[in-house]
Amino acid sequence: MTKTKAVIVESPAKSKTINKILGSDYVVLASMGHIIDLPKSKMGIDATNDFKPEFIVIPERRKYLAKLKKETKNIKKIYLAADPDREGEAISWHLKNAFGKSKKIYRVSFDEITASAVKKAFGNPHDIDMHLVHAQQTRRILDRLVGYSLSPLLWKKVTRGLSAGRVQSVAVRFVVDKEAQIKKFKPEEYWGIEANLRKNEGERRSFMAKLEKIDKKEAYIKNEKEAKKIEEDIKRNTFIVSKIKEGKKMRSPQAPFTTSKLQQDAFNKLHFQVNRTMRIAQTLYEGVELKNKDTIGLITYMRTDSVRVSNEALDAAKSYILKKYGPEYYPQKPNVYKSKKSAQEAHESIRPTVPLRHPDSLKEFLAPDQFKLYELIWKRFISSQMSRAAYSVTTVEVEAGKYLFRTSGTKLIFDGFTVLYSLSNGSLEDSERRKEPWKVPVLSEGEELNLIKLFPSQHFTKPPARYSDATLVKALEEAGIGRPSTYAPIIYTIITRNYVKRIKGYLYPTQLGEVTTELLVKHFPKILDAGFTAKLENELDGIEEGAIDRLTVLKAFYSPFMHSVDEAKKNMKSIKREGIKTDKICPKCGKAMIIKWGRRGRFLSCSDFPKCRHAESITAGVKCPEPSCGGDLIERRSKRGVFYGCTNYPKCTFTSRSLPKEKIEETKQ
DNA sequence: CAGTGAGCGAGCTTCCGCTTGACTT
Repeated sequence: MTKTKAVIVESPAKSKTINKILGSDYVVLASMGHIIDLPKSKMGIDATNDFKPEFIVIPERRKYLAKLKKETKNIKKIYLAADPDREGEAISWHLKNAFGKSKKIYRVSFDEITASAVKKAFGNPHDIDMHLVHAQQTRRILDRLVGYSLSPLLWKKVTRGLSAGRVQSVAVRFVVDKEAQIKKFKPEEYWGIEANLRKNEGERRSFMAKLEKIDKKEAYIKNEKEAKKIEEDIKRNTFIVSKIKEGKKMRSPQAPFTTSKLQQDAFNKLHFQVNRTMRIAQTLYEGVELKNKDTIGLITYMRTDSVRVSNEALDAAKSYILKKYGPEYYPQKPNVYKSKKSAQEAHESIRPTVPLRHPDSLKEFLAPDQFKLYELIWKRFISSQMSRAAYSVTTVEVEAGKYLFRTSGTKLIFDGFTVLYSLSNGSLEDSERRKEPWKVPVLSEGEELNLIKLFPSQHFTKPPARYSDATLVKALEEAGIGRPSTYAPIIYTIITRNYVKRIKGYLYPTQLGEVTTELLVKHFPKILDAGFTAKLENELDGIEEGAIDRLTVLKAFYSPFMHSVDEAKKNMKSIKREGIKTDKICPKCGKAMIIKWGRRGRFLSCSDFPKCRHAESITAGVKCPEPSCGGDLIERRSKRGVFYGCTNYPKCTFTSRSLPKEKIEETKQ
């Protein structure tokens, strides 16, 4: 049968479904993302000629483009169905140019792959929206200018092979700044006092209440001496119930997953790192072979910033909830969630493709990791359409002279969506509270209570927590930095560039990360600011709406930026020459030793280089475990990555992938 | 799994955002 129309989408996983919807008259092909880009080997932007970009076919995509042309050789009508966002519009435009004038080209856009949406889109083909294309080009050009100007600067000033960019440099800065906060942090002592109280003399049951206020002011106790004094003073008073407040609290379910929320929840609940989550999600999206040997996509697209859900899926969730849990578990009307402002909404939220497909029914076809992730996605989606949970909250205030104590208890009245999906991990909130009965006895205002004992306790304020993969993604997303398709690669980049190190799941800046961030912040404060991307996004929105011209944005950025680049070339401190000072003395000439970065990482160099050529490796602070060796371990870098060797090499050839002992601080390179 | 840097100077490193490959035994 001869096909008369061709459709091009971005991802091959979609093409099958779309072909089913459109019928045998269509051939559906995939572009595999962008096919045209700036050349890798040079800047490729002519700033003197309205920032004209030099576009080339991406070398790895030549094969695909050739295939697209071959398969559409005898077809006149081509429908470009890339994703309905900025990048998708650019892909469509590139494809259109690649095909030339011999074809009839139509742009169709749909944001869900259902028969009705696809058919509707094909009923309304339109032209390519050049405003969107220009917005994409502006972003692309600006990112190239920043990345390909700052990176060579670092090669000159620090060491070869480094990189910098609008996104990665801010991500590194987040980690560096967090570490600075932690270093600066001084734990402060404070004390709390709890009273163990009971209703009547002889009553077995007692309860705890916490000292909240002294003389109507927030109780703040600095040290043990003060605590003891207050403790003595409290004892002189009688305890009287002064206020009882009964209230009701509702907890709403959470929206179905976006990429970043999936990465965070999978990290918290399943302890998956973001790249593991994405790899597994990809397999669920591409499909798994079921009993009838049909390969079926189990979840919707996993790279999305939208919480939108198709009506079909909403209906399916509704019927499942009504049947399985009953009408009280379904709200008056469907729960509706709002995507964040910056969302591009090209895809739906991440949800099961068929909500009625219960995780248990798939267990035998899925690998354990796949099952866990599918179950998480399925539960999150179904619960997002369920009723709220209801709690009764009772707060009791007890006065002892000028001292005010408070206690409160929460009792679950209606579990609602929590029957399926537990909220925060490790929190007492839901599942735990349910097991614990209400501890405070029935009391009335004005009632006198017996004090059994006062419990003073010492506490210290805690430093902020370091980022994990998941919390860094969260911070980036909240700042509008990066996209669903780049969150996992960003983390990979800053770790493989040796700016950041992951130790037991938490991210530490390396000295290289700290040094480069300091240089960049000093000379490019605007670009290293999280607000830079937010401002850029606003301007890109303006271009998309046709309110601003792309040249206005690029010109306004370019000359001050190039001025900063020139200034930095002249004035930025050269770590390559000056290194970082240490208090070590060169054993050969007695001058100071400094830290420098070479192609194999950090090392100690004499500050009098090249006059004195003495150099040393930096030890990891751990002795070589080889018996009667006595050497120290050194972190080394090979083509295969980081490993630990011995200072006595080549005499001692001990190597290890990781340190035998945990020496976190000393091994930060 | 392995010896670093300055300078001479050829040729190389680098960005962000779309998307999934698979040269072999």
